[in-house]
Amino acid sequence: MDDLRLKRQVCFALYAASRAVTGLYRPALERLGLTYPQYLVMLVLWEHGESSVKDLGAALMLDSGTLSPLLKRLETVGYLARRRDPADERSVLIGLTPRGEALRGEAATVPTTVARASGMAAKELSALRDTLVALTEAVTATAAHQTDGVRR
Amino acid sequence: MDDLRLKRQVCFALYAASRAVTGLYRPALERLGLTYPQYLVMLVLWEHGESSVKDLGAALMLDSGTLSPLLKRLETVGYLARRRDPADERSVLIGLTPRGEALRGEAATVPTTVARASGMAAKELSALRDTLVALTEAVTATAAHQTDGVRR
DNA sequence: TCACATTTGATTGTGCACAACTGAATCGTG
DNA sequence: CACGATTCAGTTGTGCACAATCAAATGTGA
Repeated sequence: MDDLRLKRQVCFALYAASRAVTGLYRPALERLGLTYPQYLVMLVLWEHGESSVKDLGAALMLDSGTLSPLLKRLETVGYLARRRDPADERSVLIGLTPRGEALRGEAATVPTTVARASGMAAKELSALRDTLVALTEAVTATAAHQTDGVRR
Repeated sequence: MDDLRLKRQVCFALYAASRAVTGLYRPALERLGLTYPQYLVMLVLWEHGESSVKDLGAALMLDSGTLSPLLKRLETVGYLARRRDPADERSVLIGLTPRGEALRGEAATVPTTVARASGMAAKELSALRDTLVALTEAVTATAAHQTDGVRR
């Protein structure tokens, strides 16, 4: 018989922690006019420059159903520009406008501000991050394997 | 200057892991006719029995804006019943129907099935859970402290 | 080359999250 | 008791997530 007590569930701990930490970002990001997923998109673009919707989706594990309207909103407020890839007309390239690029400076202090508010040491946080990345990789590998198994 | 690289962000690791693990639950929960947040509500009710919306919200860190429509859906499919608290007419008590209670047996194998699919050892998972709980507590304490500070 | 499969991004529909607000019930203080 | 403040659940509006589907562009093999 399995243990169904809420406090024993790793899944709930993850779900609760993710929402709590996102909430910690909210006030800082509100000042930048960004939601949390929008901020993640900006992180990718600041780091890698112009990217296809596909590449953004791969980096953030999001599909076009989530990204398309999100990118449209960021385009409307003037942080992004989109253009077709001349080499492959199926692909759409998302780039930063000057305003979007300029936002990077304002965002620079966000991570350490939040990290400090988290009440955990930097070493502890990076250990946690590594564990979470390993978990995510294990889980996505399992999920991919399962769907493969079903299909074959 | 802060590090804005995506892979360095604990927040993204949390966000990605939470969604990946939720996705691992999805096929199992689909067989029970539950979404992941609906499953969490059922966990609380199986463990504590009839509870007010307020108590469900406290346990899951969700407000009535999320819970009200979710509970209405679970009531519609016949897992829950709601009644006013005779001792306090503001409060609504959510209880399990026989069908909702019976679902517990079918859900019993879900956690270990998912844990196995996660590819992590039980000891590692419980250590991760404890770290996440500590992080959530630290973050919510900070958030509460901040809003207190603003109000005063 | 041509028929067919695959890739890419967009759209539609459902169900959370969360802020802001509403109305009813209850509480607290004078 | 009275009455303003608070609590509680619900509603509205916005923005994700994600499944399912679509159309256009591209790839592939006979």
